[in-house]
Amino acid sequence: MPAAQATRYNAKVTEQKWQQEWDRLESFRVFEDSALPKYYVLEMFPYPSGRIHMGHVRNYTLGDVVARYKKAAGYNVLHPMGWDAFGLPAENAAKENKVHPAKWTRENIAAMRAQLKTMGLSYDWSREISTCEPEYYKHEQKMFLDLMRENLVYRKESWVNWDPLEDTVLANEQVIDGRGWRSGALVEKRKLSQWFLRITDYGEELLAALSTLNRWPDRVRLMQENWIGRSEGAHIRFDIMGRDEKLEVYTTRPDTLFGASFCAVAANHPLALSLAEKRDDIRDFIQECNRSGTSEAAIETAEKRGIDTGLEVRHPFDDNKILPVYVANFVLMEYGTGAIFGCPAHDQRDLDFARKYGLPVVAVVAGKDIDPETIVIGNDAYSDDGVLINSHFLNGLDVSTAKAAVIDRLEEIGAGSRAINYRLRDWGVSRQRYWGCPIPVIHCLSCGIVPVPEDQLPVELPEDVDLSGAGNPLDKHPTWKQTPCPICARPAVRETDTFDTFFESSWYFARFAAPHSDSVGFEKAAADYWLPVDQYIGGIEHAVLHLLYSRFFTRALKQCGYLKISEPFAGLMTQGMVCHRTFSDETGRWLFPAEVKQKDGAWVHKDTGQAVTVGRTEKMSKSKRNVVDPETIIATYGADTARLFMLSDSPPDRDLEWTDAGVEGAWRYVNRLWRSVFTNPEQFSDVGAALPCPLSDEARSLYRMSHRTIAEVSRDLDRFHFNKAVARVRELTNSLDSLKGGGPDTAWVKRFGWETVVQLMGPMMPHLAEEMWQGLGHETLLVDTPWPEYDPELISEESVEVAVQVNGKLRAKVILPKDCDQSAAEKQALAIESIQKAIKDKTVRKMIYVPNRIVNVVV
RNA sequence: GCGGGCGUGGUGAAAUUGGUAGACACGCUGGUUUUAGGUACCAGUGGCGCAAGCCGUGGGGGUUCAAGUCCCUCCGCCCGCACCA
Repeated sequence: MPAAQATRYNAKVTEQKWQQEWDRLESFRVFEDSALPKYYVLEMFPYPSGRIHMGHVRNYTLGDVVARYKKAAGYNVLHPMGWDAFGLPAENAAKENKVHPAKWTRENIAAMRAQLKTMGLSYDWSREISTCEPEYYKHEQKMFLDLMRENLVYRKESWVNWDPLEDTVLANEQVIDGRGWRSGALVEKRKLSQWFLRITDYGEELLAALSTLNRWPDRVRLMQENWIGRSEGAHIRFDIMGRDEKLEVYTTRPDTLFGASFCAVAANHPLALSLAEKRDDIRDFIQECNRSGTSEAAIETAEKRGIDTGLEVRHPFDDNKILPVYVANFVLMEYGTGAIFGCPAHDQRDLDFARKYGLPVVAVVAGKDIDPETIVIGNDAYSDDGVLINSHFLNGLDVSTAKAAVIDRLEEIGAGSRAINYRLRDWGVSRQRYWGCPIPVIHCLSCGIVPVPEDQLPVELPEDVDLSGAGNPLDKHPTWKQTPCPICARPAVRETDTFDTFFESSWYFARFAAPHSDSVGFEKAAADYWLPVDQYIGGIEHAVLHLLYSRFFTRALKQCGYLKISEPFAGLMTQGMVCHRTFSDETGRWLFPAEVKQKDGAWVHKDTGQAVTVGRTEKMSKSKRNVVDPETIIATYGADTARLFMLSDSPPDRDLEWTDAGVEGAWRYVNRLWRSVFTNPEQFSDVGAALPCPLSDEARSLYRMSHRTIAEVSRDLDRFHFNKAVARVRELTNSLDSLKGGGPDTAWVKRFGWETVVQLMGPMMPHLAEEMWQGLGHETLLVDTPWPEYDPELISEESVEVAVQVNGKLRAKVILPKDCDQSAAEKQALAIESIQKAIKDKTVRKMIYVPNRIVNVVV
């Protein structure tokens, strides 16, 4: 190219050129190859909302750097992309715009795919999947039938979280602060017949295996641990006076049994429900509890309330001790047995309740150094460790010994047993929605619930539905649900609920690995080759929901014989959010960043010139309008600039503030790199020329630095320290730019240095790197070029700068040969004038020498 | 309330096992080139001080020859869970 033609990089033309070239040569198409080590890198697939946002750009940039780096490093890299395509927004769009969810979704996918392609991501697009296509969900229906066979599925009439705005059920994990995770509506309790997956069967294993996930963030593992919420305690069965019935409670504090002063059951406990038939006050109370449910108001006031049922139970160790039974609003039906014994002295909730209803408060645990005679329980329960008192055979024992003693005695008399309990509850997967995967079962009046025979799969969603109004559209469909019973052939109806969309995302990683099977099930060899995912990348918001479901589902699929692994994601990286300043005008209306500009240091509205209030930096969101459209950025600066900015300043797990200045900085660097190669190509020696000998000092130092940079960047990329990798490459760039001289040694080292820069930057700025690689005279593609190796001999410095301290204070620096011996180092240090000055007339008591680092003179 | 994390220049951030605090950038200041703006290039940039030097990693205390890093304590911010018996 004529050198004078351009001094500025044309990102648009160049990026398209290389995208087409990679496409044409199928550079990222992969196949199973047992001769190569495999590496599966996956970013959490997007919901096809219609446009990509900066969070996507960050997520996919991170994944692409890993994928390209691993490919260059010699791995057979699987890097796929697809669409989490079922979900409520499509139905809402259908209601608002009179467009079918399928059409809306497919058009969104096409638009987003086109946007992603401008980013130059190294996906194997031949493996693209979309979860709303029968081609995908037919497998899921087959899996459900297999899960039924393995007894991992059951149907239960149960109290569910009902989102009144979405008209559907929510899983426990989808209720945040008593509100629907998507709609924000206050969640109500309703009783419905629902399909459940037995995730609790795997509770213990899901918990135990967390310790094996050593490439997951501790934070995520801890969140899952808390979510599973294992506790150890006991079940205790109380005899109900005058009835041939027992009341079973769960407790983690069996040691406090002698302090019990009442029992309480949840509003929806069978005992409460049966009493409600005769007692209006209990019935009203139950209804009230169900209304308030888990709402914020109920929790905030947290007033403990209850109704005395009139029933009484006998203390298992003391026939003379009779406890009243209450229905109480603070007892949860979903946890433990839905019933408790209350020990007010050692549980705050029980104490609040006891004070309100005038129940006895008996201390049975005394803290160390406290005289049991003087214990007074005021308004604070004592829940710490201590010594048992007022407790017959337990007196004098510590809490943990007492727990064991109580359980042993309960087991002896048949009144209870050791028990482990989990906070985790089974996963309700039924949703009363149209745009989801149909649950493949049929309800027959004579045969009951009948699985759809496998040869009738998939059960496809009907296209002609009425989405207006409330309720489940499939249920309202005139004909779809009518079908003969597969067993008796009499008229029957299909299940009209669809799966929770987390069902689709719980196994999509396996589908990517084995996309070729078109019947049902997996092509097992391919799945076994690629799985598990070596590096999974996505937002922290999925720390519990998606990641826990996927871990369970993988185990369930293993049990069904689909997979041989238990953990789907060997490595996990959770990226931070992309943030931006917020702007608002005088009326408090939010403004887009594109609507404001800086004038004389102040922010004003672009058109009106009116002053603009700059608010705090927050996650980019439509509601605050603090969004920057990736498409605009890529059109203006190119994908490489956007990618570089995403990687430069912050580590991946931290939040990243998008700033115009930062993008400009990245853009300037892109141009600087381009010019370094294209403005005067004659500065380089020929491709493949031999290393001239000897190198001048300056050239040799730069040659060594290039090797050192390869070592450092490789290590940084291995650890996902992308910001540091960028910094190291920029350092090398700076040194290359300031390298003077024009001899053959300089030309050779310049070529070596720039090729190193290009190769190291390849994963981060792939288009520019490919362009420069070609510009340096290479005829093969950079994406097919192995990662550069460094010479270990060359990466260590020949001499090092060592700090010289006096009494720990830095007083001088001295250049010493690397690994200089102690006496020589000390001698040189003491010879320094400023050191002598600092020592003055004091005696040197000792000297500390850390080779290549420090000499400390202690006086 | 319970559990966890974080606090380093004007800003984003670096800093192996405790061993030269602030790499690399952004911004800013001064200068050079350009018809001009932008670009590019050169120099400077933790604070105080003319300087020698002193002070500096949220505050206070401790261990150590040496502390951003370890220990104690207080303050502030963030995240997760939340009537889980």
